[in-house]
Amino acid sequence: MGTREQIVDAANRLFYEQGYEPTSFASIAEVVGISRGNFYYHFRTKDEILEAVIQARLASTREMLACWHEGAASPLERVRRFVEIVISNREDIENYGCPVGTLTNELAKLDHPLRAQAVGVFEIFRNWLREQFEALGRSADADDLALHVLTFSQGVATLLNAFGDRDYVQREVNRLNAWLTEQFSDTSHVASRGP
Amino acid sequence: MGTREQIVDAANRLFYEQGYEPTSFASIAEVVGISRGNFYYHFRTKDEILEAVIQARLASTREMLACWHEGAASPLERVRRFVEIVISNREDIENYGCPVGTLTNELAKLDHPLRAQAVGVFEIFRNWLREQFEALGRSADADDLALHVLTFSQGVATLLNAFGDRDYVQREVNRLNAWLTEQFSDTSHVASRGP
DNA sequence: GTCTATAGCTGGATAGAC
DNA sequence: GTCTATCCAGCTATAGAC
Repeated sequence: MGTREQIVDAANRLFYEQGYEPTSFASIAEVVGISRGNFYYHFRTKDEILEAVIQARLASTREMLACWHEGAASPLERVRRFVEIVISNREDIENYGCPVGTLTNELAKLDHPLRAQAVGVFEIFRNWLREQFEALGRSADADDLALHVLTFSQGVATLLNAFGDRDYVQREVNRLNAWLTEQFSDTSHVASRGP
Repeated sequence: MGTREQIVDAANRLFYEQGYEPTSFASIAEVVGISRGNFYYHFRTKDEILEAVIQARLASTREMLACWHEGAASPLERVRRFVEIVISNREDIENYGCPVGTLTNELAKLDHPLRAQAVGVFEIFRNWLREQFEALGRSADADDLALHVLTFSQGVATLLNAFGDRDYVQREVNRLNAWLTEQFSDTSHVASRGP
């Protein structure tokens, strides 16, 4: 892996774990194992690193969703798979929150020019969810349903980060799965209630 | 208003708008109109200001909820009033997100010792909501319902901050109000659908 | 209580040797 | 491409005059 790629990888992780502003060149350089000066051969400013990190996240998100298309059978199962993210990524979310929501908010507070690009990751999820609901025959309110599922994921991520309560997460996942079942009269999945 | 109180007020606002880490003593001093040096008569460290800010938020939250008890008639109306916060605070949320969720997450990423105290604001809302649901006869799952309403508020706040879409907020508020109606067979409120 | 002055450090960013 | 050395601005925090 090239140095530039290593820098983007390390920055991606550190921006998530510590936040963009508190992450210094020194800490990224330490992880990668290069000197601070060497940075400026690959990136001229800190913002350029952020832009590369966002581009990497956009690409990996698209890739992940494309993978799901090959893996999961029906649109409804794909949506359920998205819902399960809060469980499969439980530990990271407990410690650092959602990578998408926390970055967009930090950039909002900083009034950062790359804020809109960071929101792009949300838009990828939103459009992908909308497509699933359209495939389920709900073209009229597909975007509304997509935003509702995103609302769930952001709410759960924030409260999991605050309280660290796994049972709560499972209850909310069950609740949303029950809602999905209700919306589409799906009998292939039975949401188990209670912890 | 005393200088110390003015400092806490200004810090409270700036920590919300810019975040804790990016807010410098200089910017707080500029707002209050005092010199940087004068700070250290009132607070020894930046963390001490944060602690005072959190204490102030705990107090003002308790005060607000106490006010609602006098104002709103029924427990259900009080819950609906909480739900409406995302509308009445729309502009701030659009620009800076939820003051509670964004601070707890920032402190989580910083691994800050005051993280638990900041979560205390969430706990006040959680306990208060739980009490309302208990008063509505749902003592068995009152805490679960309380967390669900909190999940809604955090999800909506994060996505309103990202997308800035007011119609989306109204749709989600309508959806949660319909859910409340369904839960308690309430006929005093009719959720209007659509924009 | 409030000020000025300043210490001591760390941040992002640059210059130039190799 | 990578390094060391360095600049300068900004930060938290302190000392001491008023």
